[in-house]
Amino acid sequence: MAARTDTAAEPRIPLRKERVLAAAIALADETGIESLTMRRLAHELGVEAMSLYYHVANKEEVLDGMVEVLMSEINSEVSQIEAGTDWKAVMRQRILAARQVLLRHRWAPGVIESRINMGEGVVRYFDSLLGLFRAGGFSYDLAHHALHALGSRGLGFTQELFDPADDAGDEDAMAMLEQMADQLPNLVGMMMEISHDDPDSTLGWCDDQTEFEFGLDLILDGLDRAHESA
Amino acid sequence: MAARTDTAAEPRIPLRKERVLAAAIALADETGIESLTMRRLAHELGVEAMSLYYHVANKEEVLDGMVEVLMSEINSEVSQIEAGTDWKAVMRQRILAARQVLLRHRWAPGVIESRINMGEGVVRYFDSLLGLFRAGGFSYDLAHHALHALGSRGLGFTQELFDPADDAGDEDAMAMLEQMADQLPNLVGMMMEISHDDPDSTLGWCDDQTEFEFGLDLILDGLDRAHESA
DNA sequence: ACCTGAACACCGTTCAAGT
DNA sequence: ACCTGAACACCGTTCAAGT
Repeated sequence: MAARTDTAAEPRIPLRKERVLAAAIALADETGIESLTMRRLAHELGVEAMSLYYHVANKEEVLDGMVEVLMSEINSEVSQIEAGTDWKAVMRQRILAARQVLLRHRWAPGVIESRINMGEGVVRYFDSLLGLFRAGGFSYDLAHHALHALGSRGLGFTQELFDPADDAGDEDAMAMLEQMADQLPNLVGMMMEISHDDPDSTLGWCDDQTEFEFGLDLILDGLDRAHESA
Repeated sequence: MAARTDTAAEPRIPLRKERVLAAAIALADETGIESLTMRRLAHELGVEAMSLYYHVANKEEVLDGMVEVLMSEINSEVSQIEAGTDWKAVMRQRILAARQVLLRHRWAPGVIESRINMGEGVVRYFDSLLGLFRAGGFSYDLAHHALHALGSRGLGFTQELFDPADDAGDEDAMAMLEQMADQLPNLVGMMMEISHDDPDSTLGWCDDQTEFEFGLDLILDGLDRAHESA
C-alpha cells in the first residue's frame, strides 16, 4: 500500500469545474439525483469530497451548473430547427426537441424547478420562444401571458401528479382504487370502460408523449386563436 | 430541576398522529418546509424526536399525512360549490377555490409533487373533476386527456419557472438580464416596452393570479371546443 | 495550485431501556 | 402505552495543513 504506486497510474488530470459537472450529470443520469452527494461525486472522480470545494463553491453551484450544461445542449439542438412562416409549427418542434433531451435526464425537471433564479441557459431558451411569438405577430403583452401559460411545458416537461404507472398497473395505486371504489365513481367508471374496450390495456395505457402533445396543442391552439381574435 | 414539577404543568396530552400532523403543517406554514425536521417538529410538541416514531413510521408518513389533511380541507371547501349546468364555470370555481387553500400553504405544491403515490384526498379531488367533465358530456377518453392537460393546474398551482420576482425587481435577475442584453433581444424588448408604457411597473408587474387564470381559461376553453367539435 | 484529514453541526432512524 | 438516551450512518461544509 505504502510504496506501491497504482499500476499504470494515470497522470491524474486536475479537476475542473467542467469535469465535476460532467461527472455529476453522469451520476444523476445513472443512479438518480438522490444519490448525487458531494462524497459520492468526489469518489466517482477519484478524489476526496473536500477537493470539490476547490472548484465549486457548494452543492448548489453544482446543481446550477448541471442545468446550464443541459440547457446549452438543448439550446444548440433547438437552434438547428429552421424557422418557418408558421410560428406554431416551429415552436411545437422546438419544445418537443427540448423534451427529448430532458427525457434523457430524468433529474432535470426537479432540479430546474428547485433553482432560485433561472440560469442563463433557461433565460436564453425562453427568449427564443418569445422571439417566435413576436415573429408570429404577437404583442409583447400576449406573448408574455403565453410564456406563463406554457410554464414548464415550454421547456418540454410537466410535473405529473399521477405518474404514468398510477393510472393502471401500479399495485398500491390499484389496491387503493379498489378499496375506495364507492367513493370514486368516475375514476372507477373510466377504468371499467377502458378495460372493456381493450382488456389488455390495463397496464400503461397512459402514453406520456401523447398526453404531453395533447396539452401542448391545446395551449398553442388557444394562443393562436387569442392572437387572431386580438 | 429534579424534584420540581413545572409550574402549572399541563396534564401532558399524549401525542396523536393527528396532533403531529397539525404541528407539522403549522411549522411548515410559518417557517418553510426546509425547516421541518423531525427534531424541530418534536421540539415544537415539547417532546424528544424519537417519540414521534411511536405515532408515525417515518418522515415520509408525516409528509403524506400533511397532504391528506390539506386535501380534506380543499375537498370540503370545494364540495360547497353548487353544481350548475355549466361544467366550465363550476370547474373554474373549484380550481380557484383549491388554489386559495394552497396559497395559504406554500409548501404544498412541492410536497404534493414529491409524493410517490397520490394520496386518497388527491384522488378524490380528481375524481370530482372527472365527474364534472362527465356531467358536461365529455367521453371518458376526452376527460382523461383533459385531466392530464390540466395537471397540477387542476389542483390550483403551477410550478413557476421564473418566480414572480424574476420578471422585474429581483436584483440578481435584472443584473443578469442587463449583462446578457445583446443575447436576449426579445426579453429586453419586452422589458423596454413595459417600462415605457408604465414607468412604475418595473416591479411586480406579473400578477400570479392573473397569469394562472389566463392559462386556466386557455385550457378550459380549448377543452370546451374539443368537446363540442367531437 | 491543487488536494486532504480531521472535525463540526446537522440529518433521519434504530434499539434497548425507562416509567 | 408512551416516551427517552445513546448511538449509527449518513449529510454539507470549514479550516488548517499537506505536497
